[in-house]
Amino acid sequence: MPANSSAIEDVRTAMSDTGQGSRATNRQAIEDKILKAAEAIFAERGYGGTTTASIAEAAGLPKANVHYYFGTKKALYRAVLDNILDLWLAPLAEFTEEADPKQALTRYIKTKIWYSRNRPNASKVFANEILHGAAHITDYLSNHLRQEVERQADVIHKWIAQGRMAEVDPVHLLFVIWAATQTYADFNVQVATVLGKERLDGSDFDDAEKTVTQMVLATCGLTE
Amino acid sequence: MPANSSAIEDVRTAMSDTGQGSRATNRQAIEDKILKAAEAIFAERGYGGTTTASIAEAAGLPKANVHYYFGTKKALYRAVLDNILDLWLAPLAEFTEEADPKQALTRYIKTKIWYSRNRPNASKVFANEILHGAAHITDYLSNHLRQEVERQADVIHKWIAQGRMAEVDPVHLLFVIWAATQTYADFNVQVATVLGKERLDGSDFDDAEKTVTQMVLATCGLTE
DNA sequence: AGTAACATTGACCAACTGGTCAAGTTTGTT
DNA sequence: AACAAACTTGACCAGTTGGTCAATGTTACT
Repeated sequence: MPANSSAIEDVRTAMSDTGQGSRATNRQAIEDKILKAAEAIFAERGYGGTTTASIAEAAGLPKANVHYYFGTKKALYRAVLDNILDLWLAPLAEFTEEADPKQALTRYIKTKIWYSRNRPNASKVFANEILHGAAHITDYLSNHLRQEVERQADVIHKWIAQGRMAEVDPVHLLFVIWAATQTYADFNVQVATVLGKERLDGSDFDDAEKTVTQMVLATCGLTE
Repeated sequence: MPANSSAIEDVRTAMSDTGQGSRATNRQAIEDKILKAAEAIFAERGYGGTTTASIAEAAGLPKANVHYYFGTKKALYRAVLDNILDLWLAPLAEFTEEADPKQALTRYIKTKIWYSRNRPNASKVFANEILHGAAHITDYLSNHLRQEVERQADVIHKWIAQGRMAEVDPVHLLFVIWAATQTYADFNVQVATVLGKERLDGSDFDDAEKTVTQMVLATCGLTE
């Protein structure tokens, strides 16, 4: 599902015979380690609740080292966020006028659920940012995301005009799909507890995907 | 929509002729003021990002006064949370075996959207708590909420068995309804920005309610 | 080998935070 | 009026936090 599955590959590829990577490669690896640790802790405790010391500890480095690579806490947070935004916008490309509505919607939901299952921390950091006013990503929301949604809505409108699906407000449809899929990452604790489980497993995400898909297809009149 | 619309009424009712309330009444008023300020700031900045000084300032009181009434920051946070939980569980009572599925679902969605519009801060504090692991409300989730959802799911299963609605996983249906309605409070900044607005107004919430209702009824085969 | 850029880190600090407290004021009761 | 309980608040404090820095390695390049 992910385009570039991991940076570890690149690291290994560039390793010299000493068992150490080149300087640039090594730097990449360390930055990735810090970013990963930061994402987990920002997701767990929010921006204000996170200390740079705890990120350093999670990354297995002295605190001063974290500051050496990312400068300030805010800069590190932005770096984490930037990584996520790229990830978030990509799947929307699913929708084109030529595509089959049923297939496009089904695949989009599948992808979104996949992210909820495999990148819950990314989803949580993003959710947290928006929840608290999205001060760091207003540009992303009002430019990139908004344009992409408009493009999407156009496509869906055309599908409707061509009689290929029922009439639904395309933008609100997207809001609901986002909410319904991301809730299995952001609120996974609640979902798991209500289901009487310690944590969600594969079958839970399958059930979620099934229900959300069923709902969206029914809404769009795409069930046979 | 709200059962007891505001505490201000009670305050005024109990006012003495001096223009001051009784001691107990006054205490109520001050605690309410602090709770309201705290809810707004916890919603905006999260638990870790909130300072007791900022709550005090928002409530128009010295910081020591806030501590006099609520002791610790955590105790104040719990008080805010407790207020919200009551609010959150109540609307689920909509579902009973005798009720009409279409009407019950429609009204439930209407109520949830009403809360998103009128109590966004409550929704955000709740969202924030779950997002970060729900450490303060595990008891609520695994007892009250879980039981209530189970009761609900039973009712919906009966509706399905009686052929009064289509077959849908009742619990996941609830998850999606929660997500879809609460997103208009928790993510209102994102929704507004994508819609090209400064903030959401009445018609946006009407659109949201319409879309979510349309989706749920279509899913349950309740559209004529 | 020499050296300049890069990387690592313990020790440190100023700012801020939650929380306390003692000294005072107001309120209700007798 | 007298007194105790409840309330108010400026001043204070110990602990924590983001961030700095100088001293000390380590790499890469000539």
